[in-house]
Amino acid sequence: MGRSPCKELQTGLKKGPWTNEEDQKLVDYIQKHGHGSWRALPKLAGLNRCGKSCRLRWTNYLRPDIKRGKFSSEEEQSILNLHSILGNKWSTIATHLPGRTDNEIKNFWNTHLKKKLIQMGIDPMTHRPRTDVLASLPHLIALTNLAELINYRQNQWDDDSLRMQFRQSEAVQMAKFQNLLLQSTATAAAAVTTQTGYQTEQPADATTVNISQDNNVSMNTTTESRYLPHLEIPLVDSSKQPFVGNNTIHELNEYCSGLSTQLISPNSTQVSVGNNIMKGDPCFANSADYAGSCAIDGKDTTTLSSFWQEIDGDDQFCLDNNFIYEYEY
DNA sequence: AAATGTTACAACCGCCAGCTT
DNA sequence: GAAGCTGGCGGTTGTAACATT
Repeated sequence: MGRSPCKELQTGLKKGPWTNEEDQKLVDYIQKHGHGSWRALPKLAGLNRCGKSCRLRWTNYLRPDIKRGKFSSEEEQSILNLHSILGNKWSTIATHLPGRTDNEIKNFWNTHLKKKLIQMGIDPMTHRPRTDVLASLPHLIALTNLAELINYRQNQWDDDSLRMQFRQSEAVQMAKFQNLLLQSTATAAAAVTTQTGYQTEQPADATTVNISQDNNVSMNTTTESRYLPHLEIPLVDSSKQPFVGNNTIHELNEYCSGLSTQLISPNSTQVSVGNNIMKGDPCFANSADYAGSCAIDGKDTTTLSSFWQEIDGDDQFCLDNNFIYEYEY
């Protein structure tokens, strides 16, 4: 439906980076007249750009309330918490970070946070420990087979020079396996620790493979002083009773606020009201919305979203498998 | 010093929802 | 109800800056 976006681009309008002069024209116009219709704006402002390009430039870069510079650790933590709940809803996340644009947050996520989580063995999409550590199992099996093969061939070969040649090639293989093991063990260590809570600045165990002069292969586990990056991952609070059974919206809300940084992360929030499944964001909204609070990161006290207004405070709810259901009588 | 690789981020693209005609 | 328009969103790309070889 509708036309293709920014059709004007096909008619010789400028693309690419904005010049200072263009920026100034855009800012001057909007400060005087407001943006009004974005489509009409470029012509009125004397810009050879499409309206969409002007809107993006303004909202992502020129707007006066934009906070520039590096993200603080508080902002970083907020993004992590919010992403664990909302997923790639960058614009929604941006509403909780004053002065930050959705584009900026998205870029920061893709270039920093995503990699950081992967390094820690956390799946950036689910915010849970990665399960692909199991994928390294075949390598471990192959390693065992290789050790057996080495012993077998050692008995077979008497020719010293031939054995030397073999050792060299196998040493390369071993080094590769060792590298693989180090990676998978770090992943597993991160996975284990994150299941029990926050893991920050704690040493990760590492398994090493030793190849002795006579090709004996041994594995031992050492505690290496390799520290994981400082990062707090929101997880289910194991010390807290699971939020199950019938609960009023007030109880649910209280539960949420009690979680502080350890908020249970619903990957997808759905509210079942009668036969209608409503998708939404139960923990975030404007303060004018439902009068209950849901603390995120121990600081950000937000309220339940607008669609919760529809729900009576004494309605019965059940949180099951990260979905919130309302009971109907 | 030059070539090559990597990172960061601004900007673009395609799609969609909501509104109007 | 269909078609068109607009603004918004999320994914992707292009490129400048920086790091490494």
